[in-house]
Amino acid sequence: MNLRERKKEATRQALSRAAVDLALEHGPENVRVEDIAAAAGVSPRTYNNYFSSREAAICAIPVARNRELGERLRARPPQEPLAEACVRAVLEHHAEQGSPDWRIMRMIFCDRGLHGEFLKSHKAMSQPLVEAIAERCGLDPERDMFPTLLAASLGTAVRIATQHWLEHEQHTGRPLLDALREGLLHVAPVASAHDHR
Amino acid sequence: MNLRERKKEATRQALSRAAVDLALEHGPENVRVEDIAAAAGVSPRTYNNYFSSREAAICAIPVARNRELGERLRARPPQEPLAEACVRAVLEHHAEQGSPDWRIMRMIFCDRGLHGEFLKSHKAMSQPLVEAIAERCGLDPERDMFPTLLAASLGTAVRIATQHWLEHEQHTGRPLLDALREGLLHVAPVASAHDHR
DNA sequence: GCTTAAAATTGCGCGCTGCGCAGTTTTTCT
DNA sequence: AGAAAAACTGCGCAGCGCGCAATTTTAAGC
Repeated sequence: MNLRERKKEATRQALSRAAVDLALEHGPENVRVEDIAAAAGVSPRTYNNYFSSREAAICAIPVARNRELGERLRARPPQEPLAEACVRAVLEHHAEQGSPDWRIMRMIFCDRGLHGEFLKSHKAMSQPLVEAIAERCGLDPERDMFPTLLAASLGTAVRIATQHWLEHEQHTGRPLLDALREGLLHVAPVASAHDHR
Repeated sequence: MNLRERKKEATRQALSRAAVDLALEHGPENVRVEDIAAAAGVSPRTYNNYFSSREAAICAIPVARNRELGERLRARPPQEPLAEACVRAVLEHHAEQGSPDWRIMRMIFCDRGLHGEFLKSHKAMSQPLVEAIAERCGLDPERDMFPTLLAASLGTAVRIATQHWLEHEQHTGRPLLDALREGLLHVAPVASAHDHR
């Protein structure tokens, strides 16, 4: 990796980190591009060379995390049924996320603008998982919609479970992971269709 | 309904209609709120009393359409299995949409900003369907995430199938409804879980 | 019908955003 | 070292979202 590319990635990280920190501290609405750029040590103009909107910088971190899901599915034993492999991969992924990540997700889910930006990146976010599913099933995602649909369904389960937990279950003391498991088990049958084992 | 409320609804309709027409004609990026307001015979300031963003006005029409899905599910015979009722309700709904509606959906799916706004309204869009599902199953959506999750899964199936069709199948001559049916059948098993018949 | 309160529309103004452009600085390649 | 490529920056502009206060339209009471 070039020095140029490393630097580019570094400023990208610095920008999204700064954006997240400032948003967590002052609330997403009270953060201007100028502040983020200053905190990351670059000019406001440079900020817009990396992110086209204020929300995009904040969402960049969780989006990047979700792009690790493909690797996690590939790490599951090959003889494991597809549905089980998917559920475990997603659950493991979220179990290993620290509390700072959850604070970010909470903020994103509670702010309408951030939530929209997060959903907007769904495609880029799930692409690695789509490819991992396709490979495991021996399918071509361009010919068969199944891998894309399964990945999207898993994402939907996580999203709805998280939302439901935030709005109705959080105060009951039930762990978020329980809600996630419930949601994932509901959509698991989608995977069973192409599971010829 | 008051005269006041009727007038309010009329301008709302006029605004979203004008927004859609202008966007279809000149492309979503080449429409300013000033133009929309002028086309609807209202001041630009009034526009922002109804819609908080340019995209919201365009998406208002399909969002309103999707809010009819609840009614359509209720219209299904009660003895019909939940999964089948859901699939048929959604398929009927889309089968009856005219080509102008599909032009709108196509535009929304192709424009990143519009697509984001559309996803952002998912909650408001699926709420009636959530309630219809909950009623049919005798569940409370605030206690059980299943109705919300099923409604979201159906929405995901429609979204992915449409996207897949637009990007990979459109040119093959396969009807969109076929792709929709395929997607819906994939997620139908989600419904079977709570189908005690 | 006339008056009064409530609600909707409008014009004005402000801060912020996203981006094109052109000039400067930094990195890469030979 | 020197030239080419890429990234950063300052400037400026058009557009947006919205608060505020004034005006017009609608609903309600007598």
